[in-house]
Parts: sequence; C-alpha cells; structure tokens
Amino acid sequence: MDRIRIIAVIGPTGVGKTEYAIELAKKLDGEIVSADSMQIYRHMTIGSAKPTVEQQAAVPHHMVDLVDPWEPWTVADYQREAQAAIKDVTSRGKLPILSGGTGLYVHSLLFTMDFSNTPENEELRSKLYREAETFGKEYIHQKLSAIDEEAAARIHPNNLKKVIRAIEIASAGDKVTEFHNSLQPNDAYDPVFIGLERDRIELYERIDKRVDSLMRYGLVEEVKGLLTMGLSAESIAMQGIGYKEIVGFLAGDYNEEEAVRLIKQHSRNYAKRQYTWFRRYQEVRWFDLSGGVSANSVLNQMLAHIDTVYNEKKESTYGKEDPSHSQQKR
RNA sequence: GGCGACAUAGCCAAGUGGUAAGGCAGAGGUCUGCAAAACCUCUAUUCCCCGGUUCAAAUCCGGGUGUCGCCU
Repeated sequence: MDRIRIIAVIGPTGVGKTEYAIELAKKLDGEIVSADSMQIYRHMTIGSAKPTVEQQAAVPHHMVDLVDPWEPWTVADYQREAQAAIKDVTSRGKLPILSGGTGLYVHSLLFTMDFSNTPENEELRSKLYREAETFGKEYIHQKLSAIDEEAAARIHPNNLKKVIRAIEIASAGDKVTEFHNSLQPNDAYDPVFIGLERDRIELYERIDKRVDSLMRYGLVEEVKGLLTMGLSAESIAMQGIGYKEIVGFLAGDYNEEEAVRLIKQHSRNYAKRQYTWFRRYQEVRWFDLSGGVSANSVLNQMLAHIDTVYNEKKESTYGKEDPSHSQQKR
C-alpha cells in the first residue's frame, strides 16, 4: 500500500509553527491539520492562539474548532478524527501538513499507538481516586503491582493519573504498552518532520509578548464568556494555559498582573516540555529561527529538505517550483 | 545624628553551637484514552565582610558595611 505523505511542523509554543505551516501549505498545495489540544475547542480562540480568520481563509484548516469545550474529548478521538481528516485532504489531491505542539497528538498519528482497547472506565477511576485520597498513592500503586507488575515497575507511584489508567487497562485484561517500544513509525504515513526552534531567551521573550497581546485581544472577556456559557472552571478545557490563570483572577485569588505573570511562566514551562517531547524523534530536521534569520531562506531550506527526503524514496517531487520565483512575505 | 531590627541560592525562606529544610524560578528527563495534563531527577563546600571565643560558628562576642523602621 502507498504510504501517505505528510509534513509535520512541530516545535514549542510561540516558536512560529502557524506561520511556517501556512507558508509551506501555500507552496506545496497543502492543507493544515492541526495537532493542538486546545485549538480543537470552539469558543477558545484567543487563549489558544488559533490561526486568524485570514490565515484560515488562506489555507484550509482541519481539527480546529471541532468540539465544544464541555464535550468529552481524548487523544483516541483525536487520532480517529485526524486520520479521517488526512484521508479527506489526500483524497482531494492535497498534501496534509500537520502542525501543532501537542506531542501526544502528533505521536498518535505518526507513531504506533493503539487506542482500540480499554476505553476509560469512569466508575473505576473515581473509585480509585477516592481510595487514593484515603489510603495514599502507594496503596494504589501496590494494587497495580498485584495485577501488572511490569507496568508498576515503570510508573512512579506519585503519578497517580498513570497508575490508575494502568489499573484500568489491566483490570480489563489488557496491558499498557511501554511507550518507548512504540517509537516505531506508523507505516500508514510517510512523514517529513520539520522542527522549529529558537534560542531559549528569545523564545521566552516572544512568549511574554504574545501573552501581553492575548490580554489586549480580550482574553479575560473570552474566559468570562465561557463561564457564562456554563463551562465549569474544573473542566479539562479550562485547565489550558491562559484559561486557568484567568479563572483564578476572576475568582479573586490574585490580581490581573499576577495572572499574566503566571500565564507567561506556565507557557515557558510548557515550551520546555514540548522540546523534551520532540527531541526524542530522531527523524526531525531542526530549523533554528533565532535572530534575524530570513523567513524566506528558512522556508526554502525546508522545501529543499522535503524535496530531498521524498526524492530519496521516489522520483516524484514536491515543491517543484523554483523557490526563488515566489517571494513570500514573512 | 540617635535608637532598634534584619542581612542565608536568581527570588521567597527554615535553621539560635554539631557540619545548610522547603517552595518558586532554572536545567534535564519520563510519557499509549484528562497531555496546555500528570510525574521524576538535578541545582549554596557555604550563610554580607573582618576579627575573636570554641574541639566545633549561619548560629555566640566585637568591629565594619548595607537595607529597613522609628526618633531628633
């Protein structure tokens, strides 16, 4: 069977994925498939730094504004829907361009991750959480040891969330696969990984600036609106960076200045975790956007790289057009 | 000018004679159904400076410097 070609633009928050993915889509006759766990939600536009209306008009976007924030949604759902979206894009002869910073989402598509068994078991989960409350995390971890020793050895007792999921799986008769073993590519796809990076200081400055502009665009109003719609402050979507902090401010836990400080800080922490996640992928070609690099020349390097990768495998090419003819503004 | 309090990591901070808690920030890492989540590891040879007492001082004493408060 033919493997589906797909470009994956990955990197930390605020590095510039959206812009580069769109430029690549324009050059390569592609469409964007978002891999972002927050942009998937409707009504969460400012805080999740969604592509603008103009950007979405310029290139079709998928997996954005797909579910309401109060609806249940998991990686497994993402995997299923994104696969369908990719199929849709390719059926129309377009090149799918995966763009996003949610490592697990990217992984669920491009690497082997089988979500077909053991859906979540709400009753079991809440029961175990209650037990953890009274008997402690160690107690729960020992329960896991009893039924899946291997998983217990791998998962730290403090990581209650994972311990409980492992119990959930084990008690349904399955086993949690070791993540490391699933670093095998999903052979449905033939991806080219484009990693975007920047000098840490510079990235953090960009993040700070972006947070300031989110505030100017009315993040507080957006959060108020969500709460008015009845979205609970405890909901998953409201745990997103930029949302939980504003919720805290609105609840009077701290002032607006502090909320902004926290959003910046949490975004920086997040960016670091994203680097950690993506650095494990051997096949990523990293492009450093630090300093005053010319967007155009980086873009051309990306196109050349994509061309090279695909030419090594087959004779056909992407990005045939001479890049020097098409000037793109940054 | 006088009196008093305080000076410990980038920040907050515990420690009052026995060989530097903790939190935040920072760095590194883990990851199979909440992932913008959850979790793990590392990070002061030294406590403002100088001298003294003591087997032993961040801890006690003297002096200096700095910060803050009060008084004139």
